[in-house]
Amino acid sequence: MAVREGLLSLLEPGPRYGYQLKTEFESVTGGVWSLNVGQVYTTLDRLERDGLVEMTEAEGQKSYTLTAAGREELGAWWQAVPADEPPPRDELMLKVLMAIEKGADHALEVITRQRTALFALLHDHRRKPAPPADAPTVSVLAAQLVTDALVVRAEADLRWLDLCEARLAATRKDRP
Amino acid sequence: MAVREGLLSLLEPGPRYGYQLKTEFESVTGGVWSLNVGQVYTTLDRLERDGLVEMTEAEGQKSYTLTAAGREELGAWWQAVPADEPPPRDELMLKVLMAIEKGADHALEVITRQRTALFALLHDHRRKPAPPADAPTVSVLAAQLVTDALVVRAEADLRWLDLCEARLAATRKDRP
DNA sequence: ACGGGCATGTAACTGGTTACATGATTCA
DNA sequence: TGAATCATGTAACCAGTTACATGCCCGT
Repeated sequence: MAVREGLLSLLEPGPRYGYQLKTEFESVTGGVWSLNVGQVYTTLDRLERDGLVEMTEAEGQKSYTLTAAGREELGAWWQAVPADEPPPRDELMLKVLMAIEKGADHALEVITRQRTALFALLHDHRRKPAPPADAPTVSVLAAQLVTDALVVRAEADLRWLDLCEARLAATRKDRP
Repeated sequence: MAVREGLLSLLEPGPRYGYQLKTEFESVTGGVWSLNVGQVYTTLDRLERDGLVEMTEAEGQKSYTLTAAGREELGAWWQAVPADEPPPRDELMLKVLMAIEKGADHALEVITRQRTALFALLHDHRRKPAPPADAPTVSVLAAQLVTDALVVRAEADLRWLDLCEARLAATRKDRP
């Protein structure tokens, strides 16, 4: 539901046309989340189908506007907090859980490999060139924040892997 | 790609039938990731279509086995590390980025709301009853690890929200 | 004249997800 | 007998994603 809500959000200030939404979406997200133009149009069709946007055509120029229902939906989205029930299925989690089923040895192997990869990722991010200090546009800020998120997430994953190892060791002690 | 790889992984030790895979999947993931049985069969059909599993029928009992290609695919999955390029589109990130576009005030409001929700989530998890110490089955361990992941992730999100606020304040100082 | 960016779309496919139908077996 | 669980499936839909086709306009 990311593209959907993103477009809805971009339409809030006023009418936009398809191509414009693509460029705005990429600009707002710092250029790190690219969007195939085609997807904008398919998503707009679906939003229109659901009555959340309205298309008007003037002089060959199509233009999309939020409907009242669309505005309501958007408001709800702003208020909402991402649900954690059921817990989102995450690839790293799934991999470790499946590995545990195959035995502690297998699990430790997977944990080690993932940890190495995450360390490398962190290292890369720390070596990443700082954005030019003379142009702190919204786009640069966005890119920076996405990088931050990646780093913080990676650190969290590392901590979680440590926890996994600890709990595995503990259960091993319980039933040797 | 979670269910797909999950089933593949469960088929590694040997042949299984559909319903069995559902129960095993739920058991391995500590019962927190429930799976509609129907999805097992649709996924198995698609795995068969892709030549990763083979179905054999004996005395009315259908049974699925990994093919060589399936084994290869699974091996690749074990080796792989989740890609972070392009960065995964995350709801929280998207929401904050879109909010920033609408102005610092809007962004701070969103950040505050999300922070509150995350604090509440952490609080709930800390009050969660500890698993019975006398039954440390694999399933309990799995459930525990999923909870751990949720907590660690929430803490990471909180740290990221703090970073967002700090960076917003900094850019505000730059261009008042 | 031509290439590149602007602009609009469509067809096709992917995996995830649910609702529903069907029948067998088990056990109270 | 009747409810619960086991067991197998199908039809339908959803959003995400890509590849492709089309044409316009502008600057070189």
